[in-house]
Amino acid sequence: MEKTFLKKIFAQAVSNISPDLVYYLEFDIPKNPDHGDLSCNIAMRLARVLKKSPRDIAQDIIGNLKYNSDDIENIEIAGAGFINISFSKNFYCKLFDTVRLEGSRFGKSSIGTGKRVNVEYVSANPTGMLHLGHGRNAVIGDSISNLYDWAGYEVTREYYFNNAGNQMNNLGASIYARYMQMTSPSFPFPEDGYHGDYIKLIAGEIRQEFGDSLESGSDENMTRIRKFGEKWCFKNINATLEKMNIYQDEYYNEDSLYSSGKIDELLSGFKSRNISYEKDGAVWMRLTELGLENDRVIVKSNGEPTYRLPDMAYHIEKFKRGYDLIVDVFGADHIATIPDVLAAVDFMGYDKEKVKVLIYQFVTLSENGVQVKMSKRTGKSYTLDQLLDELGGDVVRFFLLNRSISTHLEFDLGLAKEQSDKNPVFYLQYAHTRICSVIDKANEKNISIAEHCNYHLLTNDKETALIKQLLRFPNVLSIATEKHEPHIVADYLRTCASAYHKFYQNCRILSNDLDLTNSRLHLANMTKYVLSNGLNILGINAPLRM
RNA sequence: GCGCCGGUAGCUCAGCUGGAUAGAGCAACAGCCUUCUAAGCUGUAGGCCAUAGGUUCGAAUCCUAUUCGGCGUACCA
Repeated sequence: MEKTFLKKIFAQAVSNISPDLVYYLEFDIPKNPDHGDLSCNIAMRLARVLKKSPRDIAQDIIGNLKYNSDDIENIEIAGAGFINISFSKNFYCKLFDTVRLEGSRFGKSSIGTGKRVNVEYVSANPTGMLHLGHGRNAVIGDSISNLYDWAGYEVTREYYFNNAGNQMNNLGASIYARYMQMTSPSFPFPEDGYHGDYIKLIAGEIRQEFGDSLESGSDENMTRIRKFGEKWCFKNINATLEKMNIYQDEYYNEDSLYSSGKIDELLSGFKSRNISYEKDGAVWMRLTELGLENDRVIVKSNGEPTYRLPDMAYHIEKFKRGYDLIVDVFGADHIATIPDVLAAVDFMGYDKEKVKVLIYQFVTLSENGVQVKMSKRTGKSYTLDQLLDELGGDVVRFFLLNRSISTHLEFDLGLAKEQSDKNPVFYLQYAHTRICSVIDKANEKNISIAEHCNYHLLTNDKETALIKQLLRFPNVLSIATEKHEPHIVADYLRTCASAYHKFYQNCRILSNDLDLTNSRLHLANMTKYVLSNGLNILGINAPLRM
């Protein structure tokens, strides 16, 4: 906001020196507050081009600047040739006053208006319970969807799953084995079966509902068991997601790609264009011709496609459904498939630049510095569901979102369990609560927030600092969206909450000075919007009371 | 071997489209509650940004090499 304001003024001055140098114009927020509100390094960047000393160039530029001294308090040359700009408190108050009118819509943008984005996340097959890694996937996908929503896009939140094939048979066989073991304990368990305790739960429920009537293991019975298991798992997965406030729009079944003939269609397309060939009884794709390292099998010699083929068909389907942007949220273990899919998409004539694949790194769980095993075999294992029951959705979501997606995430169970000031989630929520509380108090005293705001009264350092933070919000959202990094929002909210707490500490909001009270209420109210909007994007509740 | 991600305070991590004295949370230490929620605020301490070279006026940030850790590298998904 302030940047665009400055850019106009500076562009004028720089183009007076030479029009084609405006390109070099950039503003940064200096780390050190002594260096002003914004700082410009153009003089140093131009030193070589103009063959003059940076400080001379800076002097030149400043000489050409035309600005209102009510807005800009000070412009000075510092260090090697930085131009540091300090705005007046009044300037910030004025900006605040315009932004204040946006109210709860503050932060929304329209850059995505008319564009459709598909965000695919979770996408766990119905063969088990979600674990913490799925949780990371889910909250990243959900928050990124929210960010796109705020940027004005029409968002489809999609879940891709496969309820056919080997792993489902395996699920059925595993449940059947546990079911049988209930009456004949020595019944063999499939070698690569699913070992989790939930299989026993499912088997128990089946025995309760069907008694021993499924023991024959006939095809019909196995289907019934498998379907029961699938339903059970999906119900479970959705219940878990619900605890994190995640609701998706589309459930896309991989199997439908087969039944609708999409797979065959793609396959014959590949064949007719000679990008695939047969070798050793399998169908290979000439990925080396598309610039990749190796050719890959797309149909195994037993006639079953590998995972690559439906992945390709699925992405092409997404294109055909008319999305302007296709976002996939994948764990680091799925990285291998991406180049293949993109190559196929590209080969089939679609713009692969529209596909953004977000790879998040793994999650580990630790308590007091000791890693907690999440494997299904050990006694102490955590499913996402258990974690949610123990910690609540807000805490789990915050911890999973508070890290950059490209970095390995260590989930500190000890800190997460902490229901006190140590837990960083509560810091944000508490700031929101405090604001609500003050506004309630004001209402009790029959002070309601007036339409008009005497913004020029907000000149305490803590007030200005808070205003500056609030003004950053739209920009923070756009950066977070662009980089696909929800943690940027979480980070920002912390500094924002901190600015509010400091303001609260130093400035009494409710006083006998009605004008000042009103102005401060406006500031508090705006902070409330920013906090609740930001928390909302992260899928975390903004409580009225704690 | 090759590919991707990472190595920053005691711990967990920001900062990485190059900028001025490297930040936060937790842990440690010292303060602040007759006044709007102390789940808050204020202060102290803590660092050869994995290592070595290079590019530059300037490098945690870019390049090269080395090293350590995670994940891949299937006719598993």
